[in-house]
Amino acid sequence: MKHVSIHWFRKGLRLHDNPALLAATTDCRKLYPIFVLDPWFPKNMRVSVNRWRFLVESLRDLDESLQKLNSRLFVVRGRPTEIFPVLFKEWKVTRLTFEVDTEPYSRQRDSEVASLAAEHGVQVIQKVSNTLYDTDRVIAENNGKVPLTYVRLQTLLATLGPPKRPVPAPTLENLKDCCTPCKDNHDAEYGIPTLEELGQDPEQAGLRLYPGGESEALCRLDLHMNRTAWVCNFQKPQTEPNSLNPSTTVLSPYIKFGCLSVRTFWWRLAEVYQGRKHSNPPVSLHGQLLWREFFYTAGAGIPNFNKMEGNPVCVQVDWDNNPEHLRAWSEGRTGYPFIDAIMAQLRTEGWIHHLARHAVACFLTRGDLWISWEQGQKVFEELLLDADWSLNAGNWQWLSASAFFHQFFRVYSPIAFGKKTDKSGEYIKKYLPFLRKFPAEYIYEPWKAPRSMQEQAGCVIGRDYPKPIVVHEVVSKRNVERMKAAYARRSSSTTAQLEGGGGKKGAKRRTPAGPSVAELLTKKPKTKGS
DNA sequence: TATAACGTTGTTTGT
DNA sequence: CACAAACAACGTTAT
Repeated sequence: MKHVSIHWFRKGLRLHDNPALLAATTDCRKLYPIFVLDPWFPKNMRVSVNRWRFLVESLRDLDESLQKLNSRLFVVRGRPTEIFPVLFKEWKVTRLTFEVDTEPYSRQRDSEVASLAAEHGVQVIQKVSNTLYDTDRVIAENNGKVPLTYVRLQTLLATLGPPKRPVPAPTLENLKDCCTPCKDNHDAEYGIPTLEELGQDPEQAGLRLYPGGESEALCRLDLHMNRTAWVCNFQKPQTEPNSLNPSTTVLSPYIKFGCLSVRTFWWRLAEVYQGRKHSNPPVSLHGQLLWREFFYTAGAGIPNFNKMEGNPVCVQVDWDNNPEHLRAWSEGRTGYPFIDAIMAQLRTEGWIHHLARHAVACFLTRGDLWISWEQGQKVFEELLLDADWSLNAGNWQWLSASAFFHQFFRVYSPIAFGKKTDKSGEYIKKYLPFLRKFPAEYIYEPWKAPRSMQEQAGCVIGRDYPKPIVVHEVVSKRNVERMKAAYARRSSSTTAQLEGGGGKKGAKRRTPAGPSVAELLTKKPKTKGS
């Protein structure tokens, strides 16, 4: 008895290395590849028109690729829990396949759908292919604890061996006994949405620098993998955050949507490395994929990972509530050209270099504005093409020195950092063209230019471009002290625990309902006698 | 148990 | 220009 299969695309918008899709096609007489437009998403999170466009393009590419296999993509509108029972009955479905997704929202959704499937007698097949390894397996290998350092993760992965090889894309041969029943009005009922349908104004979209889709992803991958020497020498910290063209691959949006499989990427890199001297993790391209794995594992295993409160690995900090500063930062009006240029690139193009993210994240949080990393996380989540839940939360905690990274006295200078790789400020001039007439000497700090020069440049600071909203030299020093205090509160409360009470007075207050959780995750709570 | 070494990607000053 | 030291100093982990 052959199956009627639904393959449910969510992330993993690709045909290559898609084990769940392959599982759907085996012993299959009818195949329904679907994508669910879940109204929860537009209601609960802001998504830039640029990212909507990327999604639409990815779906279009997927549909075109499926058509070459005599199939089609069905875009179904509705909440998964509501539409699946309908589809199960209407199509007489016997099997549902999808890729494992470790995000909390997805887990909840998928377990609900899985029980609905069980009620309808539908077999469910879930496959791991969004990460290099099964995150649960990695955590199990670490005795049920989430690895909190990169080195620790590397050790664990070494014992597990290399990631699985990618599986081939389905072929016409795979599908020869299997059809996708399409009605004449397929596009009217199940067509790819337009931006208008998604409530977006296409006019608002920026330049189409990174078109979505698997075809584009594989093309881009080939392009970079052919640069053998560049791949072998790649060291992330040495790449430039403010080059006029990206100094890295910009494969991240494709990986986020699953247009490119990380396993395919990993093994292609292994081929390039083969027999050649090459860089290594954490700085190599392999290393970058392991960073993704690191944060995915953390996101899968740590409760409340995208929040400070209730997050056992996150330092509790008394961040300021300053909506004006937050808005100035997110709209690129801080008065620091390097910061504002980065935010302008983010808003218009949807991608900024990793180190540029460092600079603006440090500025928003521990460096200058002392605003919660959760606020920055929200802005990135809206604007980044590659916004990925675990990576976004993990990196914001890293940069704000809330978790994983603790050397909070290392503060990025909004003036000096960019100068290292772009002395004359070409990057600033590109994204803040109204500053283009300032000489290199003043481009990173135009408020220091004499008034006459500002007038000559056609941009008077305080009138045409804001004065700095904070004085970096002053606030960064004060913030290091505030960070020190936050860490001291944390360690004194843990010391108090280990000492069995006592501790330093006044310090214990800070911890509402359970610093002990942090203990459990970070340290082994020593069963101490006496 | 104390101590040293280490940590993808700091800045400034001095040689 | 490249590189090193001083700055002030965190948590985690190995010894």
